[in-house]
Amino acid sequence: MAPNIVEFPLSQKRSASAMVESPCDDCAIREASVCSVLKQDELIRLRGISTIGHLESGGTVFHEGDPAEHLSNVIEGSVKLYKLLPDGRRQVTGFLFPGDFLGVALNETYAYSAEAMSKLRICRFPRRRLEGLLNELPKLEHRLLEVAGNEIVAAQDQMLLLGRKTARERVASFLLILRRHAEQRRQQLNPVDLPMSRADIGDYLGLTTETVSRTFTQLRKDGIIGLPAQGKVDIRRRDALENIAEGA
Amino acid sequence: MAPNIVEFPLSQKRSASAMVESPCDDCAIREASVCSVLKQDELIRLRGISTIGHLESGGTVFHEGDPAEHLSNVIEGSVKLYKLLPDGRRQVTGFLFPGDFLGVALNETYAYSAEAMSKLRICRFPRRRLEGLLNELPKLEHRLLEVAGNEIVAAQDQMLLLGRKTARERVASFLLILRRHAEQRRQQLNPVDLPMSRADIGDYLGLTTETVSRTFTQLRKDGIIGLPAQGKVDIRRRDALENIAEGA
DNA sequence: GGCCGTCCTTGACGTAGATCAAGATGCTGC
DNA sequence: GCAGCATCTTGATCTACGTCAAGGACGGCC
Repeated sequence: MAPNIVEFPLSQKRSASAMVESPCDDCAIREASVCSVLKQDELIRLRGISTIGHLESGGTVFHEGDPAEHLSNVIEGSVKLYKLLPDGRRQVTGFLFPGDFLGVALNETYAYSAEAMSKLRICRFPRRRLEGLLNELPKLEHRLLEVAGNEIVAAQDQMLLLGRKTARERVASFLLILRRHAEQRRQQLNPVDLPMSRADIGDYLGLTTETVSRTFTQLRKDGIIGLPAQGKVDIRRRDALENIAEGA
Repeated sequence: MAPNIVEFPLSQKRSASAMVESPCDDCAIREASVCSVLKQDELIRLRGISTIGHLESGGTVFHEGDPAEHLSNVIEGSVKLYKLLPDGRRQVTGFLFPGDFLGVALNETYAYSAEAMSKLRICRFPRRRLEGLLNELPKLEHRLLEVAGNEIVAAQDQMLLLGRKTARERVASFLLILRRHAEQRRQQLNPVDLPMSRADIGDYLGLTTETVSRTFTQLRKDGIIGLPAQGKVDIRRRDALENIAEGA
């Protein structure tokens, strides 16, 4: 059984001055995250309110409905976000990877649950203190608005997918999203990494595990993708995927 | 045939000083819109870059893919936002009403089309100039981040609806959304106004016109709603709707 | 290196909602 | 008041995907 309780041993003290070395200096995702817009002195201020959190795979970062106390940057590992209906039906609303920001929608409570899909390391900011800092770091606020805008655009694409695309179109779209993300992160493109289960993919695409599986094999038989190993997809004919994804 | 070309006779000159009376003073939606966070002198600066646009019902404000030149506040009338697949399948991603902000997702091109559902009046801001102003009006930027956050939360609810809810649950959720909006706008609650066609509702909920219609009649026969007239829905048993919407 | 649990795949069948096809209703303009 | 067109409703049928049910394959652990 996966641990359901958040455990965050702090690897860093609250007071910035108590730290010998800045954890930001060798932060692998500094340039890929919202932090990239800050200058050294601004970064120090942000660092002043940050703590590092660790979580095992399967652990829950927070639950839908919990008071929203922290926003975070994903440093290492990946996260799935989801909403549940009372009877257990689940909709995955997104997957996060290193450099992604968790919690742009600053509300009093979390609107979704967040669960680690692998060993996870995040950089956490108390919401109220970050909100205060935003007044003094307009560049950060500007960047967050940009991030929020991107998230809205992605959400609208997802609505089109969920409301109007067929299973085959959904899976094709999903593979292309993954590929695009891998590209942005300068990860290997072929085969592309697929760190989530068929069930997670299904809950993201509004399909069942079985339909996802069937659609993968169908695409494989059509020579469009290869399935070399668990958690890997080889994109053989990207053009074909693009066509399918757009319903052409 | 509805006009497909945007026509924006300016009712106001570019130069703010040229205006005798401030159009903001008697703006009906000032307190309900993003402008509410601004003080008088700040409002004057924002007004300096704004123009008023008019559009007939059915007119297109902009098309998906057009260069994003303006953001707007809806002053009067209502708007539907939608995305199309090449073969004509349509997903309505949202409906806007007076006081709503059009275009938080500040990108180079519009990610969706916007069409007037009734005679429309909007207050438009050139994107680049607004972006420039944001540096000087941090309160406005803060407010936009808030608006964007709300939009993300709503989008995630919609993903749950589109990915996992049944037709009956979708329609019930939709009616409750409408009711909530009417409440916020202090409009009449019973019967609630339904300014969009069955086809628009279907494209918003990922259903066909026929299924929407059938579901409405089913809810009526169950005594949960009444359909007193075209474009009106009487919510008879709100609790029942809430239960259905949550899948209980 | 073999055992066990989880995840994935495949098959047979069922069903919610789509599609196709008429009507009914209601608004618009004369 | 009525012709004409939109929109909405209702019915009959079809189908993509879900559900239920077995296997099969991987990978983690001793």
